[in-house]
Amino acid sequence: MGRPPSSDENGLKKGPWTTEEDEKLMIYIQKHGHGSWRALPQLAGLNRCGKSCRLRWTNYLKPDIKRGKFSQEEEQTILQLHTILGNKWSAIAKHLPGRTDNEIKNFWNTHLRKKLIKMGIDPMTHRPRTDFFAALPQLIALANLRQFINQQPWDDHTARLQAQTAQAANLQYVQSLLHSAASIAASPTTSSSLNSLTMDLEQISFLNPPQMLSPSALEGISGIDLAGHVSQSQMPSVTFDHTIGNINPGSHNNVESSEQHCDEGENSSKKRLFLSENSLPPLTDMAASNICNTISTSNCDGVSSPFPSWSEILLDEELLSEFA
DNA sequence: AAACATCTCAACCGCGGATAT
DNA sequence: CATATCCGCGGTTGAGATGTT
Repeated sequence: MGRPPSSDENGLKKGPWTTEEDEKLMIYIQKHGHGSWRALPQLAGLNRCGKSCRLRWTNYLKPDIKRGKFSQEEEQTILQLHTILGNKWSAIAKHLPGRTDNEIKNFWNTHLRKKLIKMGIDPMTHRPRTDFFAALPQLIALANLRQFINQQPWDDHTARLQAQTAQAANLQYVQSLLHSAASIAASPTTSSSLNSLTMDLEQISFLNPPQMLSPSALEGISGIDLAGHVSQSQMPSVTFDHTIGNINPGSHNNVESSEQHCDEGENSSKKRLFLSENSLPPLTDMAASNICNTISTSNCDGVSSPFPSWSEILLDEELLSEFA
């Protein structure tokens, strides 16, 4: 039953196309149209499968294909359409004359996705990221900054100012996480609980101005457990894990420096499994143990770190850009 | 200059829906 | 209706290009 079996495709050529093959395909399609892709290779005198011919034509040889860099307008269009359509590259391509789905897909994966991640935006949801990894580069920079400050011979007044600034920025960071989470949370009940949580945090900050907002301070606040997770059903993870902080303080590199610190001795391909922008963890709850495993196993067994805990690190955009 | 790491993108693979028999 | 193939799509790969040490 069904269609007659297709001819044997064994021995068909794969890999990059030669100029001769391109010419054969071009000439045939311009003369006859592509018709059945399955039958085309034989008719055109090509030792390729139909699929390969179709791909070569649609992604490279088609005369109306626009090549070269994507314009700012095209970039915006892709971003907007991706918000609506997701990874429906062919659907997105229909709105960008001359661009193929493959080209758009590649552009997304190599440029736009990374750009969004650097901006702290989750490329899949197009919303601000609220997980630990989104803030990691900033946190590392701030750890360096903090160590630098600690090494300076400050007077008492400067030290007080430092503590207050740290407190304020720390609060600002926590609040930004919570507001991001609130914007994501769909249900009114979740939003209201977030609001009350934010208010709780504000009260703490005013009652204890010179102190850092420590995990123990968070303990007992509605919705946050001892491990530092916002207890949740549908809320994104907001983690204040105080067991993490063993980042190499001498490093002025980005995420990858800590990555190398984590798994010395591993080969490079394995390293790329960690923290690379292509393998970021999901936005859903990030278990503290996973973070420990990724960043540093040494801190998970209770060994105290000489460096600041994440919950103590402050965050300020201007400072970040200077010290990153 | 060499070695190594990272990036880019053309091409491949596998899956699922559409279609032919 | 069942089965086999075609076609298009999205994810992934890997060779070459480029950048960094």
